[in-house]
Amino acid sequence: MKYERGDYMKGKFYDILRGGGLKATKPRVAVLGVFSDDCRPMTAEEIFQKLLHEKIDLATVYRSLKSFEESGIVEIVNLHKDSIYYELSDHHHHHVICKKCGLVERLKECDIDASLKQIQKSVRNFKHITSHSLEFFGICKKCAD
Amino acid sequence: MKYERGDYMKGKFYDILRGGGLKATKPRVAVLGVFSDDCRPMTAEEIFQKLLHEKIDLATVYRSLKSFEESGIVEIVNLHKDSIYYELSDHHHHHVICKKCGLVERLKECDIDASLKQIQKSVRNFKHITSHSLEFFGICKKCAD
DNA sequence: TTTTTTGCAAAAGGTTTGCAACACG
DNA sequence: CGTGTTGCAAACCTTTTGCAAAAAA
Repeated sequence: MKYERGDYMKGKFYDILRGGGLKATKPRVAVLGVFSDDCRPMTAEEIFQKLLHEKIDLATVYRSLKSFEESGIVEIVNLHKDSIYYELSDHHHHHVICKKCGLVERLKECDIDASLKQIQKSVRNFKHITSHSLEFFGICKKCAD
Repeated sequence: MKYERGDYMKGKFYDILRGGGLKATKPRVAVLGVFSDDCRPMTAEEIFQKLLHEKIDLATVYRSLKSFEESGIVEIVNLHKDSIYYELSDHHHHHVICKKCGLVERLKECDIDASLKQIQKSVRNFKHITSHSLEFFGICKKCAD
């Protein structure tokens, strides 16, 4: 695919990528764009579907997500589903997932930051703790009926 | 494989399985046994390897783990690795995982039970919360050098 | 005896990789 | 320009499934 230097070379996504030490390419900017359009956990496949018109390869989406994760732009979310879900790191929060239907509800605030420091003390073999993942599982009201 | 009613029909594993509403078969008892021999998060493949001498099919290990999880005997642990890790439910705890080398350290106590009630209140669409998963990610001392 | 579970083999699904062409810096 | 990234296709690996035989209750 031939690229022309376009709008994607400027703006917030460009800055985020460069800030993470990544080259700002059209596919990467597009992938990042999907997250800010729709801020919830997403899989590579879902992102690929939303970018069909951009003709970005699925493998490229996978590779983008991996490099985003390595540079801290996105985080992996553990929904106990078949695929890997990612979310932008800049609005950290937790989720509740229904074990029957898979419904995902987002929790408003992360209340464990206080506990975090205490936990950090109890860790023997680690130098830094850089992130955490806290998810709750249960049965949603619909499935409980 | 022909079975004979043997030792696996009695004892604690048998009770755990029946308590979970599951039939106590030789393969299931064996899988459960692996967990108590070595109490850390394990994948189907790892369990399969430890039971090679028992000639249990890998598919059976997968099916056992799935039914254990559904009946609450084991829980899925999220290590951000390629496969699904399981642990016995009866010693609930959290982990710290090194993002470089994959080292897993277990944390002693779960300190968020207090927050749990508060969290439960803030959840709109759920009737019950049955479990949670909290993992920390960072860089271990070895990798930090 | 009825129902569930197993073993086997094959399929499915998600993710990764090799390589040549291409684009970013 | 040089190096890192993309597209394409193929490979890979984990997990699931269909079915007939076997075991649990």
